[in-house]
Amino acid sequence: MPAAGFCATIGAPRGGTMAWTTVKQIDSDYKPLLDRELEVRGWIRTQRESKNFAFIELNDGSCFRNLQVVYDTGLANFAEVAKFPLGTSLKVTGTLVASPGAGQPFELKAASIEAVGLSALDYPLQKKRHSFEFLRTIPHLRTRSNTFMAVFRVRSLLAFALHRFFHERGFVYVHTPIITGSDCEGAGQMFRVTTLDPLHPPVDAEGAVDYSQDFFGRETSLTVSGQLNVEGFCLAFGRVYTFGPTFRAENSNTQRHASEFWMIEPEIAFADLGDDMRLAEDMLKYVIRFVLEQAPQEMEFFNRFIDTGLLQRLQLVAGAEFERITYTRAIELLQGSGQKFNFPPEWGKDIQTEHERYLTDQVFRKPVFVTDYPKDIKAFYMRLNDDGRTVAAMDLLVPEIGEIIGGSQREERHDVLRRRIAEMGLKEEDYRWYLDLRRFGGAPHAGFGLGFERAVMYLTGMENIRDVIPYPRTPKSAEF
RNA sequence: UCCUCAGUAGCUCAAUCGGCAGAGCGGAUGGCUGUUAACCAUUAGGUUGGGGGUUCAAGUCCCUCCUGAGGAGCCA
Repeated sequence: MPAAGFCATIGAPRGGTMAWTTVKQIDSDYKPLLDRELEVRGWIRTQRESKNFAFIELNDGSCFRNLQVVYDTGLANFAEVAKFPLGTSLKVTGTLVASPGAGQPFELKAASIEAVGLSALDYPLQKKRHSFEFLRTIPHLRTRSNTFMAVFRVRSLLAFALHRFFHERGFVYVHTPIITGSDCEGAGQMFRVTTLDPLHPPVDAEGAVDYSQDFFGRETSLTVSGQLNVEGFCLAFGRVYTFGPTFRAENSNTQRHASEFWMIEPEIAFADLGDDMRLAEDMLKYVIRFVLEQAPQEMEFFNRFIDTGLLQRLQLVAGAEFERITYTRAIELLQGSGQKFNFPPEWGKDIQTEHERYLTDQVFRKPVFVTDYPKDIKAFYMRLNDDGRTVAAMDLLVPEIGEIIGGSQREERHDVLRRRIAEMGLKEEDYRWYLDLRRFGGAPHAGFGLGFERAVMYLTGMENIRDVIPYPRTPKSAEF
């Protein structure tokens, strides 16, 4: 645990308009507050009592650190307070004093302790480590545990850092739609959005469901990506990004997939794939530094209890040049590795998880961009390279997590894009508006998608995406 | 969706070849003059995930369903 004063420091200490003091205010500079009368409000994390005195670890959410409250039989309600169950919310007044104990520099010597809301005796969080699996069954309460308080503060800071990064560089934040009428966004199975009666939907002459009678007068779904929409804004504002929820109805059961997740998708005009990669690299380094600086207590906690190499790895990455390697070279490297793979690497085939792992964990040990994939395994909108067989795509692979970013330079040539749409067996009329962007002053442009949760995982060392989303949605699981 | 493993007290787990269902933590009660997941003592707590089967006997073996985890595919 770092010394006092290292609670997340962004912004003013919370509590400026409050009638009481926050732990964060105390922690950020406790010395001027010594011997002062304070009121704090928060929840009992743990309690240790003896015959004549007792200790409460109080957490008020403003700060990772708990405030140790000391009280003794001088309190009229001493016996009652000593029986307050874990989780009880409290109002405490007292004097801030230097702590004689070793675990904390200061503590609050209580003059009065009042329960705001008593906790029931079956409060599920105990004074011991719980499995993440169990905590997933109580997402509404796991926020009161060290790990999840740290995860969700880092998640919040990371979102802020991303916004700040883009705004410092003149990007415009665009809210692309969540309900979409196009089923052609390219990526994956979509969730249908409808108000039709599931048992008796209207049918057309051929007996098919008649979506013209649906709420929007057509078939609609939840978005799987804001990219195509944001391109329209890119070719007006120049530098834009989206940051919002996306939905995939894929039956994926892994540590890295969720049915609802957040994505950041920047898009830059008059830019090529190299610009795109530089942006991605700058962005990741920026947010890593930001979070290390703003959440030292949380990051120290992760480094100690979740992933021992975390801080060292992040500091290294924040300073290192990311590796860049073409797909073709990656395949050669994999083929020449002498490594046994379940799927032999072969040009024209996708790079498998085991291949990614080898590249990031064995060969480079840092983030690596893989570029210029065969056109047949990538999306229609990616710009065709001069060789006619690869496209200007890039994936950023990071150790432990795998793919964290996928991006490309977009095909800006109207005729080439039309041909690619036809080649991929797509219907041109579905993409008329998208093709318009190439007819009316098109320009080379590029962008990428960063999986927000994967970034949180990368920054915290957490291994399961379900543990970095407040209320995770995965196949067969949407209880809360 | 496929493969593998798992499900026993509130939590974390044990239970030998199929033979009396247990421990630690947490809870309750009592003790303890500075604790740090405090400590010491006493105590309550079970339809062994659901259903079916084999057997004198099933937590244990078989079938099936449900749930979870890990891996794969798909991707971010």
